Amino acid sequence: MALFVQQGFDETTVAQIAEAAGVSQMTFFRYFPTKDAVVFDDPYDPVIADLVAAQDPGLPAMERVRLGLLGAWNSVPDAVDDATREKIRLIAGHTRLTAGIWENNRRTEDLIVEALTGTGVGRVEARVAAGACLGGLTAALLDWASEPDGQELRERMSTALDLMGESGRTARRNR
Amino acid sequence: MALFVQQGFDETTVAQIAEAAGVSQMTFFRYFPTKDAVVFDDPYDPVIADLVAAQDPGLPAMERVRLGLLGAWNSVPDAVDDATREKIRLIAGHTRLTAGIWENNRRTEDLIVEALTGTGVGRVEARVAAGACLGGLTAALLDWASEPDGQELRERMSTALDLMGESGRTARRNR
DNA sequence: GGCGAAATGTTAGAGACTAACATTTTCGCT
DNA sequence: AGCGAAAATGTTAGTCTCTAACATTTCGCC
Repeated sequence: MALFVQQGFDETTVAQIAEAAGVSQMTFFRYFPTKDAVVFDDPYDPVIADLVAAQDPGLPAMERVRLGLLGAWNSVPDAVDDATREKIRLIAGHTRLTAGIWENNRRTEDLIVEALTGTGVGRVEARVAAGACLGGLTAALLDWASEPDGQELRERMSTALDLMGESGRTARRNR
Repeated sequence: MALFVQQGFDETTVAQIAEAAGVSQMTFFRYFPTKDAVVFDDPYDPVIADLVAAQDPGLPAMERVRLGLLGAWNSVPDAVDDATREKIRLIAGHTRLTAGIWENNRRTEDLIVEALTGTGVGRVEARVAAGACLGGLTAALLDWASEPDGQELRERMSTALDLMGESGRTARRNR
């Protein structure tokens, strides 16, 4: 990560990383399947799925996902640490890495869909709800990384989820 | 594309593609920046931005994007042709290519954001609305490609956009 | 100390992509 | 037709990520 930040992601070769770590290139690839993988490691998925599943089944799918995600972000104890912040910024400034976020989101999406369909929601509806919420959330995350405005990340995530919901709809109604 | 479908994306080398096309490998890369680029070529973006900009500015951002996209899909004359269908299926069956969709979506997202902020919507709100709608739409597209249920693509896109809107919310309310 | 297993290393190679430079093809113009 | 400039294509050599096969070292445990 230090090398990436110093000289950029593309400009850093695996050989350099390996040398800095005092191991051979081969060893690097035994710990990280790809060079990209160094930057991606989120273990939050299961919490999210549980919280989505716990929402009132009477609500529309979109709303259940939204509230589940809101709960998940509020359950993250304190502010995001600097290392994470750096990672997100690195990703946001790199087109291919940004796209790579979606390889992670896909796993989250699948779990959410599973949680929803398990309680009677249709497959398509579940996919759309999960995709939309994750899409809005990711957009907010990337915006936060590239145009810092002092807002805390968790607060930003809340704002985003609100904007996708009823309150976001009514907020602008009488402008 | 024929080669990709026959033997898979990863299993097809650009040397093979070049040979099949009767050109050198170098020439291939002069026409396509990457091997992935063969699969990605959507020129629909400008239409979308225009239609989003044309929505009633009194509506919330999320709604304007939703309706704009709905209009865009309805303006695509007739059903998607087989070649496109094949491309989508190819992408949907390949993790890295699926993530690659978002390199395209990002461009679309930027245009939508531009259209919205140009009419007074806040930056974050615009990003979230665009990200959410594109997220839901893409999820529906990928689901359509991997689990065919006879529904036409355009119809599927309409369904998806409805689910993200007011109607999607009320539809399930009295179940 | 010694044995088996896990971790690490070496070497060779495939495949995507780039850069520099040479060659051919195309095309407007006389 | 024929000339010359510009565009398209080719050749070669190289970098970098990632893989496979196999050798070597290190470590925990008896």
